[in-house]
Amino acid sequence: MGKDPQKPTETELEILQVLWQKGPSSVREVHDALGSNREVGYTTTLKLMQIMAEKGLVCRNTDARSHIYEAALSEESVQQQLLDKFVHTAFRGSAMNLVMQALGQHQADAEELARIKELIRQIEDQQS
Amino acid sequence: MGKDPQKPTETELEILQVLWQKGPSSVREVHDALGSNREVGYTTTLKLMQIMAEKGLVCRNTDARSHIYEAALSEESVQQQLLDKFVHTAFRGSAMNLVMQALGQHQADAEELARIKELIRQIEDQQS
DNA sequence: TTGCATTTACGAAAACTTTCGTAGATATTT
DNA sequence: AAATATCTACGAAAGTTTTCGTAAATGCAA
Repeated sequence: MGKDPQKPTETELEILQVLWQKGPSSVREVHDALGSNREVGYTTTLKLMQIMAEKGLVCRNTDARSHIYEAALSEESVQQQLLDKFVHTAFRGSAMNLVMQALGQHQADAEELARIKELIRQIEDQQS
Repeated sequence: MGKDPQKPTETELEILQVLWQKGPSSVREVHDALGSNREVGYTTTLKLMQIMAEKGLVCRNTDARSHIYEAALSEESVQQQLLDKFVHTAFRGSAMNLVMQALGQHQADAEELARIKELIRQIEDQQS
């Protein structure tokens, strides 16, 4: 049988991001939104989204002539899925190494640091 | 022209991890090390590593009959490169969102949390 | 109505990645 | 030396992802 929730490919992820950002959209809207990043024909975007519908990555409403697509999964759940895999393949399973490296390069501002510290506090509370 | 430093594919990354872990190695050693994870023929691993040499992902010493391969880039630099891309494609560029999710799921132990707090302290010091 | 634009559906080409079979060279064993 | 094993090189098959051309349907405008 197929895999669990079907991991989106690179390109599919770009489309999902548009859908998460703008909500339910037509192929035309998604294609225009991608516009600057990727220079491909309209039917390419269409085909991609049709495949995504088959895979269950998106749902679509075909009532109107112009079908309306919507992400089938929340952004968070997909991020979590990709993160799990990424930690495993790129950081040998060490989420902490990833966190350290991400923190190190990104130069978080004070407010972001505060949120992280708060999160750490919560984790510590749970553990004690 | 080619791309920047050539992003390794999924499979290439597995090979690089062996090289990082065990240091300079022959194809045979890498192939055996992969062994349990991926069940493929010897020549498959060989071919992959030859391609990686062409791409500049690995260097090789061909003095002996059995060539010795070595990762061309440090693990950290490749992780950084992949992380940059991953943050962009999966987290819309927000490294902090990634950090939060990674922290949230992974259940760090006390020592890891301590190291992160220390890192945060350093960043805060720099900023003030 | 006729012609033009937009859309979906479909299939296949192109590009990229992974896999392996085979041949030839070099070493090892008997 | 002869047989056997191991290694590289090479090319091509198989698998996956991305791209697009073309046709048919639908809507819109002249």
